[in-house]
Amino acid sequence: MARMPTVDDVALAAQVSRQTVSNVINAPEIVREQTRQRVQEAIDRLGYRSNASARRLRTRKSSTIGLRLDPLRDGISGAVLDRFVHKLAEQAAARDLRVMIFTATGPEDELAHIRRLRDGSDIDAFILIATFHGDPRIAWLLEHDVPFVSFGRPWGAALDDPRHRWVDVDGRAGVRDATAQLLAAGCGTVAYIGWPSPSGTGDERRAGWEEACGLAADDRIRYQVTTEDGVDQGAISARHLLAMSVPPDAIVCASDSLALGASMAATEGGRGDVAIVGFDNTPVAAAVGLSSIDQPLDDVVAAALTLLFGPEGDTVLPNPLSNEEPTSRLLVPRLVERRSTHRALGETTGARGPGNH
Amino acid sequence: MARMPTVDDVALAAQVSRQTVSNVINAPEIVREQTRQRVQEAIDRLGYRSNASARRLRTRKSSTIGLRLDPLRDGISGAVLDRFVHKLAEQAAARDLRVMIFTATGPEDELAHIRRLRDGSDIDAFILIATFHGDPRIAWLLEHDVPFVSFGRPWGAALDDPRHRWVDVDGRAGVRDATAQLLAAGCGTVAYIGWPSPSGTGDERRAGWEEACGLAADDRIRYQVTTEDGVDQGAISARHLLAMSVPPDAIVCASDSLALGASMAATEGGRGDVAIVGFDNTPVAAAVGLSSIDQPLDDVVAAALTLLFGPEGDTVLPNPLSNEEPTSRLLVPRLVERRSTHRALGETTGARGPGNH
DNA sequence: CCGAATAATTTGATCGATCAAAAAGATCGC
DNA sequence: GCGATCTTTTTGATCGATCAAATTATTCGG
Repeated sequence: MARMPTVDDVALAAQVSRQTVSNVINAPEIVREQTRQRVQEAIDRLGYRSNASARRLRTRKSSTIGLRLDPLRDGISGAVLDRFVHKLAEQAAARDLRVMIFTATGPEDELAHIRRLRDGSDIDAFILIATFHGDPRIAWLLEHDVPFVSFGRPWGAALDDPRHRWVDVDGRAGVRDATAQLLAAGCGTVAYIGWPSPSGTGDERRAGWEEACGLAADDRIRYQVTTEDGVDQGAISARHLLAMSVPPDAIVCASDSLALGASMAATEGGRGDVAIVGFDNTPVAAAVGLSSIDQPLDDVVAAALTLLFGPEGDTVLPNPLSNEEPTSRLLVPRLVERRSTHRALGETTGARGPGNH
Repeated sequence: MARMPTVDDVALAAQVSRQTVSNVINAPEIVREQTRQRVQEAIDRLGYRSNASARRLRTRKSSTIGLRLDPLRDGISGAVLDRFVHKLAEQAAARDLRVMIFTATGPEDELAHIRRLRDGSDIDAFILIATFHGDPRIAWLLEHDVPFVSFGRPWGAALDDPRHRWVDVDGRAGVRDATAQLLAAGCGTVAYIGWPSPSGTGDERRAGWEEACGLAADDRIRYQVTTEDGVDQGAISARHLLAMSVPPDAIVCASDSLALGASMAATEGGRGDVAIVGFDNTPVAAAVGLSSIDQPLDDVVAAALTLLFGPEGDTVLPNPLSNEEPTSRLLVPRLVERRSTHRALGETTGARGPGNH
């Protein structure tokens, strides 16, 4: 393959200097229109493309975001992050940013990768996903001045370090709204299947149910099952709830895995009328007609990029020193209604919700 | 943040020239051991990291692989590609390669992205996924000398262009083996639910069943259902099969979506004893205990990288001119047994197969 | 102990772009 | 018509590494 043309080749062809060519590309407003056109034409004719490495070397920015892929889960909830990755790739391209992915065996390893990529100026900023209680990554990144934003709020200590930029989805509000919606539609009792505490995300979701369920303290305990995530666990928990003397009319679950299990258990037990709601709106939920609380990932990604790069552009803002600018965003998810809640919520929204295509 | 040290800083500290520092990193064998140690020590002390952009500019290679993420599917099978992405990120890191992801709205758009990334020398090589009948990308990439390998064999025209390097999974063999296994275990009749023709992958899988099912021509037609992919479709098809005068003892499906539907239908109909086998071994299959034919993605990725870069190293081999070297690999998948086939295949492998946990 | 051969190290040029500052060209008031 | 000001374009240096070739150090046979 022939050598790619350089700025000098274009400059020669358009009879200008290389800097003018560079300006046409990076700051067209300072070039006289007539000149700009001549240069642009030469660019098009020669098929010039600026060399990313050279530019990055000179400008000291790579316009690349690093993202560590979460370890594969066997559950079905991993799909949220996959959707996140897609959206990120899409929106990053719109800002002329690139996305580089990598894997790591744990937080320490992840930080080692980040350091390597950062020091080699492979990457300008990172997006952290799946923050957890006592996450060591946040302190480290702040400490080392690595620009980053996390999808997931800080849990535990250092809850409000203003330098930490994060975006998260308000699971509490999501579950609360869904629960309220079911109650308003006439469900007498709404039960909940969730994860054991402490789990940042899980505790929030449960709190949402508690706020909206309208049950007395003792009933709040009876109509709530705590279990690890999983389809089987969901089924077991649902059987337990449905065997109660006054079984619930609806069950809200902390995940689609649990909801899928619950749904199967309800069908098997001849209680297909019980409304079931999952969380995450995974492809599986869509495939089996399970209503689910959907995280607005488009907005999450947009917010994350805005916190990192500002409303537009591809230059990272350094980690802020104080929170004069907002450094976090909490977005509200909403229920996508499908078959599993039709008896309760009616068919107004159609058999297939958004996300179904 | 202080400026990162450069080769010159290290050279000064170790009292050698910058080229020697460079050699310690890239060709340690030509440096005297004593010198090497001194330089290495300086590197460690200063925390030197070579600047990726500068190196790429000079060496004219980016050591980066581009990968277009497939559009999100609503089905549950997209997960295979997600697993592929993970494995790729893992194995690429082991070769000191980076992986850059992007999305596109269609083949044309994808090629535009590829061209841009390639011409800007952002990327050395591409991995194409989800090849299809009449795929325009392959010819274009060959035409433009863009090094690439595809996960998915060529379908249709130009079936054997020796310049095209590809890796694929032998779905025919996978289905054939699974069917044979079921028959050997005592299932009298094994039915099949698959996709309509023409579908490269789908036709292969069906052929595998036809080869192994041992049915006469007319029975091969009766015990085979053709339908679009989807959980609902799987359920409908399975009900049809189970309503036959002599229902099958086992059903092999072209996907986990179909298999999930079939499995639910069988349970509902009180025929939980019918063995069900899916394809792709998605997280959902693992979650609900569905036996499934698993694509050996580790091997797929390893083979793809070997075809692109040779047995080791991070320098791309150009698209070959002829097939003196093998330019493709066809790998055999294998059945992961779970609950859905336990009645038929026994519990020897335990309730949870590999890929669980 | 010398010169040839080999090993180890250094020097100068270069990859392709942008920055910073200087130079040239255009515009304007008076 | 001329300097001051603003706009547009050009020049020289630089980002941080590796390549290619030159230089210096070491080894070894006779």
